[in-house]
Amino acid sequence: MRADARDNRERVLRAARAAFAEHGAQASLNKIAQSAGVGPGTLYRHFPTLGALLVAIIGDDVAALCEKGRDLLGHPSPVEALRTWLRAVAEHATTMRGLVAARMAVPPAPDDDAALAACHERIRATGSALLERAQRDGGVPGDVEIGDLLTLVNAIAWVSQQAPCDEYLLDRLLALVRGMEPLP
Amino acid sequence: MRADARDNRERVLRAARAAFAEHGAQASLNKIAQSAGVGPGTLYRHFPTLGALLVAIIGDDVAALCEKGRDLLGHPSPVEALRTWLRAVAEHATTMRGLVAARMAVPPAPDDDAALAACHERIRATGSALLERAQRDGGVPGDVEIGDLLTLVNAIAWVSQQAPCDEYLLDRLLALVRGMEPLP
DNA sequence: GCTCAACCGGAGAGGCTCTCCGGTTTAAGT
DNA sequence: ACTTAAACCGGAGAGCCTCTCCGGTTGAGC
Repeated sequence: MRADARDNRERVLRAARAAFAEHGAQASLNKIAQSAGVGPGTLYRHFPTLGALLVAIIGDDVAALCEKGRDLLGHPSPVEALRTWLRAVAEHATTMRGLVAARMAVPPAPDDDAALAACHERIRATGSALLERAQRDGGVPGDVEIGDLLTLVNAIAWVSQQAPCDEYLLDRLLALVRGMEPLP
Repeated sequence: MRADARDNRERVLRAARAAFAEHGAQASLNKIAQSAGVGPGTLYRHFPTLGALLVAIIGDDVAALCEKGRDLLGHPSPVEALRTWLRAVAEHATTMRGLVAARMAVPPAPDDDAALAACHERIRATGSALLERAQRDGGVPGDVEIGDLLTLVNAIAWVSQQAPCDEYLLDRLLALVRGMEPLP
């Protein structure tokens, strides 16, 4: 990739991060391009879809969540480890005004963005390890599926951003999930 | 209201119902007006916002849900009654490609649509009666709040519509909620 | 039948997404 | 260092969209 191209790409990413954080999915790609100092054509060449742009932004976050998950595999309480990690996933999914949660909630269709599918798979693999460990420990019912659990956590994260004034909503809703009951 | 005005209003509602069912929130109000055979101005005069249009469409459904809730207050098992009703709420919220769930998920802001707030309040009152009965019966923990429960149910309904090919997702996610465990 | 308030709908402003293509710049090869 | 071809840039513009305004029309009451 040419140096000027990489430069533009990064300027777009910076502008997009700011715009998504402020306006969520309603952010105008036009204005992102403008505030990045490039033309619309340049933006669309680098990121053909809004999804591609988002995945490029959160790629590092996904890696961080996976690493945190790996660390938690060494936690003395498997159930506590799973809970902590799901809380972190939910917390991250609330960024960008719930745009991340909306995009990550369900497995992508086969013809969808490949990078998005990769993010999904990495999160799923990490969660699967944590869940199975918690299930072997007996603290979580065996019929719980990691895909469903992640979907539910993302749904909760999404809806929490719909009522931005209620800052404890996320935790209250998570507490309504089986296996995430508040500790006595 | 003049006869022609009422006529137009109902034609718009019919067209909107069809368009929302097909395209959800991405439905074009322009095309709704066109397929109803009226101009954009007419549509916007009757329904200034997308929310107003949606509330007008689902008004009857909300009444039906409340009536079903009242009937279920006579059910022999309070817990079963609550479960059945929440399942019905979720089922209804998945209509219009999740648009209903998205609009009903969290309490409306004070400056929001008055009709929407009324819908919210009616649903909440019905659910509250069912929940308190189930809590008195001892089948549901006392710390559960009806507002949170409805928000969670709507979030589940919304996310279920994000993966339209997985028809059992709604039930699997509901089963992950405390108090909605599958019966043995 | 007359009147006038209520209503209609199209024109149009302004914004958005996304594409296309002529001009420019960079990196590689000599 | 110079040439060259491929890669890249960005603006113009087509075709959507939302929402408003206003001149012409229609229906309800007298």
